[in-house]
Amino acid sequence: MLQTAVALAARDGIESLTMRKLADELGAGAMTLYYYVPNKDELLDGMVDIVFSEIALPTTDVDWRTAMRRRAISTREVLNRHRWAVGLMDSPATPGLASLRLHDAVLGCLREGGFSIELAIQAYSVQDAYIYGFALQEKNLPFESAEESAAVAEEQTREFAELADDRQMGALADEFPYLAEVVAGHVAKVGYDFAAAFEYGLDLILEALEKRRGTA
Amino acid sequence: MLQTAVALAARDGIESLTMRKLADELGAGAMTLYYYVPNKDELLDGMVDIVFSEIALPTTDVDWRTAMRRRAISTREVLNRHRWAVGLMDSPATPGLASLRLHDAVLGCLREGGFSIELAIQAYSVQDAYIYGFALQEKNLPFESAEESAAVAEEQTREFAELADDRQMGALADEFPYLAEVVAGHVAKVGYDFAAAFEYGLDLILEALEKRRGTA
DNA sequence: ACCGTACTCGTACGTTGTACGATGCCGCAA
DNA sequence: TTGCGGCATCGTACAACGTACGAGTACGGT
Repeated sequence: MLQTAVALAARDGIESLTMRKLADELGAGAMTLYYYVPNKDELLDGMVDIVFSEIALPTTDVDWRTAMRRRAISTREVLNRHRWAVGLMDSPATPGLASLRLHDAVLGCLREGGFSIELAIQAYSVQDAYIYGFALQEKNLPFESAEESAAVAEEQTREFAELADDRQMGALADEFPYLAEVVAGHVAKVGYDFAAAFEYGLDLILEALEKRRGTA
Repeated sequence: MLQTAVALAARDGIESLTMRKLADELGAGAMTLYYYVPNKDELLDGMVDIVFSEIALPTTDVDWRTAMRRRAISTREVLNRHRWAVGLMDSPATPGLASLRLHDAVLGCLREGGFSIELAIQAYSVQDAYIYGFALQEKNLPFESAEESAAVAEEQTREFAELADDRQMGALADEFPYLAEVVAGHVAKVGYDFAAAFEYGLDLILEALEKRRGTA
């Protein structure tokens, strides 16, 4: 049932995931669901834990940095596959089993990697904030794959220009010169590789953490 | 009207912000709202832009690092004041005026600070991912002020132990030793200062960015 | 006196989550 | 065989939601 719900969310979007639709998909009456789940929120919780279970656990057979790097990249992949889950992964109330397992593994990886408890918490916090924040940015992107990126970028640029016209603010560049510089001069030309951008920031953070390992 | 909507969201939570309730609060009929706003989503967009307008714009009279530091801290404050807005700030469709202004100011601050276009984009992305990700973590916290933190932490610990009992997994420490170490050994004892944790990670990122400024 | 425009709202419809109670099903004791 | 208690299913109903539709009021200009 949870699996079906996740599949439905992936297919039609989370906002159109309805108790009735899910029941239909399962060939059951709508109320049948409530025998297995007390309410829709708990259903969401269950779905979230499935997402957690898809994230690759960090292993201890490599150094902490590559382990953390892998799980970060895995997390981004999974969150990109289930964009609806971004923003629901952090309800501290009644965390699922997969969630607990992952948290424990990450913490273990950091502790065994030589971080003190305090530093491990900080390191975890920084990484997760970055990962989830990045996923949040990607969440509402108007495209799914990297290939569509360029096409959409062009359209964005055109809409941006129209916006400027709408407001009769004359040249867009006058009001928001730096924004114009980026939109017209760079993004539209080069496109944007989110995976690369993610790893750039990730490595930046991991390197900075490595330097703090041992202190405090 | 937007102001009232924001106030209502702050008071009763965003999920209970209803067209009818908002209209009542304004002493108007429900349908009156639709004269000023085409639908609820656009109302949300308007509310989000109000939130953007509360973020302090970075200035160019100080070095880029302190300017970015200030706007990051301001953003966290604002996002903490309007937790409902986290997760809605990044709809790239029809950004509001305040949003454009902020983006332009940040970009300008980085460009004038000596970042190339490519690096400025990366730097912006890393910072915002971290800021919004951190805000996301704070969003569903069961308490508002730092004072409640300690009390809730105790309760969390107790619930955690109960959870372990529920699942008959014997000692929690057996299954999730590192998690137990953190929950029992550190958080419950020291509590957790989110503002300090935020600034720790923020400075870590800013320092790493400074070192990359100039390259590429 | 007339009209266009700005604004307000009562009613109504479709969709949602879910409370309630009636079913059918099945293994087991009398 | 009969009955009974749990497990599992679902039809109906209701309140709350977003909002389409169209009628209402007020008013400034002609």
